[in-house]
Amino acid sequence: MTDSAKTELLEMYHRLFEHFGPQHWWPADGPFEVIVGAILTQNTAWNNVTKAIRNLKKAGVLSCHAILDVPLEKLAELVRPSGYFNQKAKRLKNFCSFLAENYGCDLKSMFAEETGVLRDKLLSVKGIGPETADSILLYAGNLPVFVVDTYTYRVCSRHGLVAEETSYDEMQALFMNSLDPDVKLFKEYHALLVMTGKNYCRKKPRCQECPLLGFGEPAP
DNA sequence: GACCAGGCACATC
DNA sequence: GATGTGCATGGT
Repeated sequence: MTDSAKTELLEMYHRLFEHFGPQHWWPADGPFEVIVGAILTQNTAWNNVTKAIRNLKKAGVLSCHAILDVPLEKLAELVRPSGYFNQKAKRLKNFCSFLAENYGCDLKSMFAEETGVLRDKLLSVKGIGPETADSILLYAGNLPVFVVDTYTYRVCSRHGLVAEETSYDEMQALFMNSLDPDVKLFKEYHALLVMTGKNYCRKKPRCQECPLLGFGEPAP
């Protein structure tokens, strides 16, 4: 990791923070709700997720035990507004089975695991990939793990910080090797990148017409 | 009506 | 290992 990359990432953070201000992420009521949201928001607008979570709350199905007890079809119906509802109902049950079998449905004991070990275990749950696992670790577990998502790619490639074909792990390493392992910073930075990424084209990450918001230089 | 949204698993080559 | 495809609702 070069010093210039470190400086650049820190500078980008400060400019984004000045522009957008604090984002107060993750919007959820407690760590279990964060995890449910992390699964439900996969490739889905957050607005739809809030509807699904509201349904779960109203039905009293927002706990490990309740999700395990409710029939799959009923669970799918409750999370319908978040899209991919059949898959996501299974994924919620997969995670809760994992939590029940390994930690007696207790998030505190789950997060007591060594971070790297827990990450691998989460990744072994069907329906939890790198971004979902890292969102769980950072936003539910308050562990210093940087979350990479589609917007991280979009913004970083827009600004010529990485090649478009950069892998998730490489992208994550770029941030984690450049920044202090600061949970607050990691949360804020990820949230700010999402805000920024929404202003950039999806199909043309290096589009010259996208706003630069006063930082960095566009890729040549 | 087309396009997009805070991914992931699985099939196939 | 890379590439393609299914999953699905709701907002713009």
